[in-house]
Amino acid sequence: MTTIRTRFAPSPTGYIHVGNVRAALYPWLLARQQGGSFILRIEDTDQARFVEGATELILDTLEWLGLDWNEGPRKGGEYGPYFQTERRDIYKQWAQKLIDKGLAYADPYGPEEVQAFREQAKSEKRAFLYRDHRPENPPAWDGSQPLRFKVPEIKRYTWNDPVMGELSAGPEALDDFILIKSDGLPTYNFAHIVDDAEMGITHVIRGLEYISSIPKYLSLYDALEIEYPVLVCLPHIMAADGNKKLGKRDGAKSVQEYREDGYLPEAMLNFLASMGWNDGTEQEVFTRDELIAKFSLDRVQRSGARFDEKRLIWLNGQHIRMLDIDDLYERVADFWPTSAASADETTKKQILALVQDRMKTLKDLPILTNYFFEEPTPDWSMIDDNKQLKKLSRDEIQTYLRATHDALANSAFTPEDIQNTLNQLLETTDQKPGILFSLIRLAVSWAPFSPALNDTLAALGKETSLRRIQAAINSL
RNA sequence: GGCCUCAUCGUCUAACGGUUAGGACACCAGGUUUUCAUCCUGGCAAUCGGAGUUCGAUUCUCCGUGAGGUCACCA
Repeated sequence: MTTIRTRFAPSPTGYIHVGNVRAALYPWLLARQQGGSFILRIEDTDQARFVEGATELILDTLEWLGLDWNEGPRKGGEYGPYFQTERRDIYKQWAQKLIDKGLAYADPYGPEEVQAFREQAKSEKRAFLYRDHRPENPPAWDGSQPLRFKVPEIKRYTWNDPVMGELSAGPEALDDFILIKSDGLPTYNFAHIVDDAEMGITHVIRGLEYISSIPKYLSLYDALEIEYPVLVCLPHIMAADGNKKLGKRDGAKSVQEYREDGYLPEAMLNFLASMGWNDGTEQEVFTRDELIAKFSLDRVQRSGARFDEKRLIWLNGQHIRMLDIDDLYERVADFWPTSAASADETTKKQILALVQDRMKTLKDLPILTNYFFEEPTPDWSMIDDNKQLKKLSRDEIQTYLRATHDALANSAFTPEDIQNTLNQLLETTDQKPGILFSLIRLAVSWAPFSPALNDTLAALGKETSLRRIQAAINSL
């Protein structure tokens, strides 16, 4: 059995948005699972849509996601070059093969003429087929006109897609499409077939939008005498609203935006993988390794899936909680509040451990930890708006805070000591925890939420805790 | 319009032709002796319609309907 070779072949026309990632993820999972190779090829034959810097952005994105490739840009490999614009000679050779067999010819029409054919077909409510206008005696191809494929046999094609099942399409799907454009570069339709063959790709995995072109590819494989690879079409990811395929125009966010918003790559992968795939069990959270081990094409869904960001957020929280503290510490490096700049690593790790369970995205870090690093400003509306605390008079508040201050001043200030002290305080003040503890919590943090009170105080330290309680009293 | 594909809770999905149609997200309620979050418990909620095959269809077939894709010198 030959080892499998899969590929991802983006064109450098912009960023990778979340709708595209699965076209990289699934082939990658398959290659990793089977010990095969994952190849990255840049399809840069469209000069007009080429975007400077897009290739770098795409590569960075894939690297961040952890979708590493065995061959391609930044890596090299024995089947290169991996940029299509550097492979012109290869396409020329394959094109010549077709010309020699009489299966390719120069297109004598100009763009306007073809456009006229197209509009005519449209007005007659027919599908446009170039081969209806196939010239009888085309001129010899000199490279200045487009080179067209001459479909050798107009017939119905049937093929098997591991995801979609048995597929077929009639002659209407076949046409004399362009192989080489008048600018000398090949079209996708031609180039990807040549490249996949040259690069030994065994599984071509791409979006559903290619399904209606596959009969064309099949006819070209036949003409070129290339054995078919496994052809896989993936259902679309649809926008959260509407029924459209998720695309940049509908505001599909780039993967990098999710990165900046504090999402973990493993959560993105888990989320994207499980949109349209499940392992048949009730497992929802998968690590990267579990995904690799359990993925299979025959459990990929046939229908499109809607992008539900709520579910992504939930998964992100799940993955954040699975991280050990050192790992999480590295991930949040860019997310600390500016006030944390001068804090040392030990302190930051201690605080991070306290808030880990509360984070849904890494971006939550500042709001969760800000008051650990800078003096909060007392905001008495937080007490006045609290349904329990608003019943307390300012005198009572002062009494409670002073008692807390004095009791804490005698504590050794470990979390356990603090808890004991707080419990005693409950008795001496004869107050409910819901009131007393809430009051103390606000007095030291002035934050809408915080970790357990004893942990918060311990992390703050004795000096800071006492100072803040005193400051609260002073601001009464 | 031609060709092609798809169709289970609001969303992601599970279910050898036989299940009270299961799980998860979201939402709602309660609990975990401070808040928020986590976690736990419970609740709400679905087989697009019509025929047919069958003792029995979510499942198989056909016809509708709806949705999507495609019909480029874009990929």
